[in-house]
Amino acid sequence: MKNPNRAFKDEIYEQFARIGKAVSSPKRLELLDLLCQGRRTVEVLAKESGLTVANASQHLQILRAARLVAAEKEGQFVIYRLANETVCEFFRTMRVLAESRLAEVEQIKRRFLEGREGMEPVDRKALLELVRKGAVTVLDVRPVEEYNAGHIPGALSIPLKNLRLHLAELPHDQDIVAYCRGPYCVLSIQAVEMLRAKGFHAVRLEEGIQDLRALGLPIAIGETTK
Amino acid sequence: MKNPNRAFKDEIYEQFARIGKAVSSPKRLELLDLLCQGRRTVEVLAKESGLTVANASQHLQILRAARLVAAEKEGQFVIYRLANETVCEFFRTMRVLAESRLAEVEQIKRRFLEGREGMEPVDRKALLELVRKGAVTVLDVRPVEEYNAGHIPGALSIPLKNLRLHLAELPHDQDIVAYCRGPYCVLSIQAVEMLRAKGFHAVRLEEGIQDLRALGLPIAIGETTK
DNA sequence: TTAATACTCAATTAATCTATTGAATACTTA
DNA sequence: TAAGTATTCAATAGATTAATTGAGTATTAA
Repeated sequence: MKNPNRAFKDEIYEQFARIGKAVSSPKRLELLDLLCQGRRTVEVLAKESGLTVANASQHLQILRAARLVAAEKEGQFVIYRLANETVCEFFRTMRVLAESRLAEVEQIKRRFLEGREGMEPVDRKALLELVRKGAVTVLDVRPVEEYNAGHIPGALSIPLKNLRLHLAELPHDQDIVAYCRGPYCVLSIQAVEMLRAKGFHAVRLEEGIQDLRALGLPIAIGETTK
Repeated sequence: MKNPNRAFKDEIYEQFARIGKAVSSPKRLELLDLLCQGRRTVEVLAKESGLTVANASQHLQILRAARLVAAEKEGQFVIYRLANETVCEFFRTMRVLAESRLAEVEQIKRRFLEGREGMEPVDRKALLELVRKGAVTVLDVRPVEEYNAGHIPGALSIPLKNLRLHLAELPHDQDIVAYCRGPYCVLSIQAVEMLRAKGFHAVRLEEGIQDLRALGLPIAIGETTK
């Protein structure tokens, strides 16, 4: 009477653990986080996560075996993407849980921002009110493809790489709010640093698109004429 | 310029992975699932999960190190509980993700229920409508403490252990709907089997209290006079 | 056809994790 | 105070995992 029940439970939890094992490695979590922003080739994922291509490929196959991501071959490239949006939601839940339960996360963040005065993220609510009123310029510094996949309505798309060349398009008489992939992406930090050095008044929005979507805020899709 | 950013990311994802590592073992997931139902001593957790006490204790400490559970000493017992309800929600998200992405889960479930005709769970919506009308008797077969922590309004509490002694309290002229901790708990299956053998018309509700709560249904708390 | 690019595979090593055992600690009751 | 119960600790062996390396396959471009 006990045995078949135990075997059943063991098998079921074994399956659940496949998901857990997939998200038990820091590098795989970083890959998942990147894939939350959109599809990517192995090489790009490897580069962005600081892995060798072979190593990234292996991690991606583990994620695929857990059915968290899927891959399609396009020409000579293999393009990985999240299996579905639920995976993104799951990753976010896990991230929020870590932020709320593990004090170390806040510590690491603080330590990283130390010495970069005023780089603390601004208040989201007040900010989005200003955005609605058009009282600030919102700047999306992610690569263009990510902007097209979803951005804050009215935001200007200038990837960090090109920022130096497009400074003329930005106003000196208005606040500039830069955002990127989320709290652990450094693109917006670098953007704000550069803008301040050039005399702009710039602040950083910590939330990424996934966060804003989860908060129920409207997200625009596709290109926008600047 | 690249180095400090990489170190920052490595540290952050390392923290996230603490959560992932904690939920990467089948036994720890089973312990978490049990704790979603309420606080328990090490010994009870060990017994219910089929672990030795020493082993259960070690797993619990790993869960505690990841801040998913907390422990309090009461007399000679150490009582473990979830750190907060977010953990329960996280576990549920993970479970739902596994169910939706891993076909094996459904297979294992089907195989287990094979040969137990009519044990397939009944339609939740139709059922809850009947419950509201009082057209069925709802039976909670979990231990009393778990019933008190939260149950379907109007449900009768008869733990599986005592069921044989309380058969007289159940109606022969009405459907009986038994439920327990959720889809992977076998208490309600055993209850339905026993009831059918005794000539009752019994069916099983697959959802547990956590599922019903997540669906936004009302949950009653505390004892109920039968 | 050849060379280059993008990715995967297989084998190795070092590190980490799991379950087991027996002993140690802490609290309660007799 | 002694005995019993509940839990944790420490040491171990076996299993699993991660990163590395070098080779292998598939596709594209020259």
